[in-house]
Amino acid sequence: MSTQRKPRGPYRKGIQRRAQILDAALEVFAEQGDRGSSLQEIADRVGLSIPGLLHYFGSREELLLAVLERRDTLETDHLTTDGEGKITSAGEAVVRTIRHNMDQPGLVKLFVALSAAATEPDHHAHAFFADRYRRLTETTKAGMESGQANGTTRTGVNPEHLARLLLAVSDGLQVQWLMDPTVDMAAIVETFNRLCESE
Amino acid sequence: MSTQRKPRGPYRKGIQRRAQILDAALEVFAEQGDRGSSLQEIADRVGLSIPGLLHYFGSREELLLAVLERRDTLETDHLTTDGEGKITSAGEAVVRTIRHNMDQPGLVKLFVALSAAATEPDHHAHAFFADRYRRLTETTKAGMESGQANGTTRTGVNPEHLARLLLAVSDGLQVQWLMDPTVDMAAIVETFNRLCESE
DNA sequence: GTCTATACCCAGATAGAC
DNA sequence: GTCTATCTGGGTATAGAC
Repeated sequence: MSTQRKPRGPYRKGIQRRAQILDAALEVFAEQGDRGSSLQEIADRVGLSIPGLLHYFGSREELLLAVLERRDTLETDHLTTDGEGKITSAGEAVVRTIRHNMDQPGLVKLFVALSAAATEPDHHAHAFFADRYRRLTETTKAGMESGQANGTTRTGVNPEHLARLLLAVSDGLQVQWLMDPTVDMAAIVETFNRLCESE
Repeated sequence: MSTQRKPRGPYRKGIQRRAQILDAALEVFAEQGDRGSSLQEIADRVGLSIPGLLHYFGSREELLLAVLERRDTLETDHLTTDGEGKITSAGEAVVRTIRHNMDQPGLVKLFVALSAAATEPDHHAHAFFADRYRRLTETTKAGMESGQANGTTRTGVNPEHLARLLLAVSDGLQVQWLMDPTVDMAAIVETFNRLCESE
């Protein structure tokens, strides 16, 4: 009765463009932050007009969320591919991540600013961050539990508390580091890890 | 209530007004956050015009900074006056503070948002927060050191690291709590304190 | 080659900063 | 009021399934 559509999916060119835009946007947002960045600049870097860019990401917000997700997956990839030694605990993973972050103050600033703003329930990134914390808490808690099971992590402590502490430590230290770059985040997290070890 | 037949002079009245404005501003900022608040609303609450208000605080920024400082001193007062038992450690002080904060989500949100924004070196609150972290780190470190000296706090760990961890935990948990109010910040800080105790 | 979803641009509308 | 940034409506060109 009605005209049937044939969704054809993006062309190869479109897929490449999308990835290209994401990379450029990640750079721009990392350099200039959320507020300091414009679609114009991102469009310029990939040689598109603004409407051309918005064809792939319906709005600026959508692009920003895609960038946040991309950064998370890049981070995860980095943890698994870049490491010669295997990660033995959640705490070690955080130390490695933080070492990596210390080379990218722009991205750290972006995340700190956004996670604070996304605290507001109707912020466009609220769902992203709420879900991110849920997910990270869950996997970190699992890591703590297995650590307790194999005797490396201190027992008799609520593993979810340990997980949330590790995440809080990581977030909180980033603020302190941004305020004063001489703060050695990695060393302090390592101290925290020692507190979590079983003696 | 108090029958003031004789005016005590503008100086005293000014001091009262100043305090009155501060209280109103604290309320407004706590309810609506930094951006959501206007000088107009604060002026209305104390029955002043905006220029009248600016007579006491030269600018909106100045007023905001005064509010932040006042909140810090109120917090400190609360720690000493409201307590039946004396505080025995920095960690306990943080637990009490956090319990108190859980009744004031607006202020917590204000602090989280501002400390993130103040990360930018030219933000008008940068100096305030940078100094605040320096000061808190110093006194918390001293608390940890005395804890180590009297045997309650685990030794063999860098006391400044412990101090920065406690501050990071407190800040980081506030974000998690704002994202998900079921997070029991106080209990988690208590878990952290156990990690810091000597066995 | 036909045909249509996709890729992209132009010229405003609109909102906000300065 | 000017400038800048996001986003929309209305179009043309092209890729790719058939």
